[in-house]
Amino acid sequence: MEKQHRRELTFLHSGDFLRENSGVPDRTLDDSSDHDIKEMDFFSTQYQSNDHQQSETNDNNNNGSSSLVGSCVNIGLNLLSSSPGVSRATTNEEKPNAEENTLKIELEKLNEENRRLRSMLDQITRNYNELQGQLFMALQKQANRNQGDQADQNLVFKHKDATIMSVQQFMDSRPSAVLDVNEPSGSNDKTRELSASPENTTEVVSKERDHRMIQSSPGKNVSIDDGSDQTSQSWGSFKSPKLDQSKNEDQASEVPFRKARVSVRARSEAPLISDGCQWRKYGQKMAKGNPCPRAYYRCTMAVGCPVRKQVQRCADDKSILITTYEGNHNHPLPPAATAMASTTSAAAAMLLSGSTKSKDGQPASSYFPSLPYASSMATLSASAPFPTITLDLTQGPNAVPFLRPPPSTASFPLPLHGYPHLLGNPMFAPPKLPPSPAMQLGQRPATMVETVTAAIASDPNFTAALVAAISTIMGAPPRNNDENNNSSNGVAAAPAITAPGSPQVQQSCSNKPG
DNA sequence: CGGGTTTGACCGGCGC
DNA sequence: GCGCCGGTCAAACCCG
Repeated sequence: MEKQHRRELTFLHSGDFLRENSGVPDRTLDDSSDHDIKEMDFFSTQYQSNDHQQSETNDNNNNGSSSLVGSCVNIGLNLLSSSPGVSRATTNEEKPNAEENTLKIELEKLNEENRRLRSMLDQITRNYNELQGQLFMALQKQANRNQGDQADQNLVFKHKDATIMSVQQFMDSRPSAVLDVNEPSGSNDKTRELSASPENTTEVVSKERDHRMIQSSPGKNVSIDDGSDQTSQSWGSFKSPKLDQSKNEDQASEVPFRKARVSVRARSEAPLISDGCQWRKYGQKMAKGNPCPRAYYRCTMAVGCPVRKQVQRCADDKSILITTYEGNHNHPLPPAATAMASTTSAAAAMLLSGSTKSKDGQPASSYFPSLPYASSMATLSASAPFPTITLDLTQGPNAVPFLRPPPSTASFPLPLHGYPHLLGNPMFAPPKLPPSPAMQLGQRPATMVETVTAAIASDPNFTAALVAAISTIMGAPPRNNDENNNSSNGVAAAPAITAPGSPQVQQSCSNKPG
């Protein structure tokens, strides 16, 4: 990027130089510009040095020391302005034309450069995705090996499929319909369809699949019929299902997916982060040790959707908003909701695959010990009796991404601002993407490379979460009271920060949970 | 009037 | 058994 910037500067210098040699016919100027571009493309370093020399020389001699500049350009100019008297003797009427032409040439150069950079970016993105997929497969093999002797085979498959889905959700720009936070889809078995969410066609099946996974797991069967039943089981107001829930927790080692939480830390002055879903606040409590109240939301996009989230400001830094997600949606998600869904899904899948063995409030495992910055320690605190993974999006542009001490929970500090190229990923850059402050933050080229490398080397889920989080940040307008705007702007991966007191639910939500 | 939020009450888990 | 605490409920209230 820096190089590009310098190149652009060089272009401008070149234009100045051309202006110095104004009075050149248009066609020949275009030709020279073409040469110029080629020179810029393949010998930029040399060109820069030449440019430097040129500027120095221009200080001494404004006539343009053409011989010092790239031979291609200078030769052409010299040849074309072989009659120096012509260019020098141009009238005042001709000079504006020449400048105009020069500007056109510059514009063309810049356009050409932009095209070239864009193609480079596409290439990088393709390579990135390719590498991501390969790494994902390798990690999955490793995970299967590591867990094979300990974990239930179903869990392995669950995680595998979950991560696959998570990655696929990103590989495909299509909106994903299922937030597999706790229950990543397990198999392709679609024999049992959910009756509770008729609007859904295929995605809901994953929930059902998981339910059968649970039932098929050794131990007690959990009476789960459909999504709404699961809702009542895990979240519903019925008391008897809560007993089932506790039973599930008793066998959490066998059914760990049901209780994973994904906590997203993000800096936001807004009271909550809009993730594209519709939430209804159903409670608020003052949590101990935190002066800021904790708000409880449940998803209202579909009847019986079990997904809930807690929103609370960090006690230490009140500018940090902590959003904790639980459950998985049993309904299709709007494009705007897929980002966070994929993020939480990937994070939960990663957490669960590596932390399902710890139940004692002890750091579950270093799932990725080679990651210095992403300590994936899943702790089971008293306040959070479930494995909780934290996606830390609070890394500022000036923060040192990898020096952050590992928090107590599984945490993935996401140096969002080091991924400007990802912002241009067609998967996550919808056409109507509004300009965002986050776009201005990605100006750390060196860190970007390191970060991307580390991210790729770490885990595809991490990268998936990262990308989704980036999209989340970048698509966040300062105020967004209109859910329609949020969901219809096509910002598939760009949930917005909502304004205070503005319920994200402005769309008519007739499906109010009982 | 429908849908949301607010807020006090209630419930269950957990530690002492 | 008791109290604390997190989570949830539901009536009251607010708003468009």
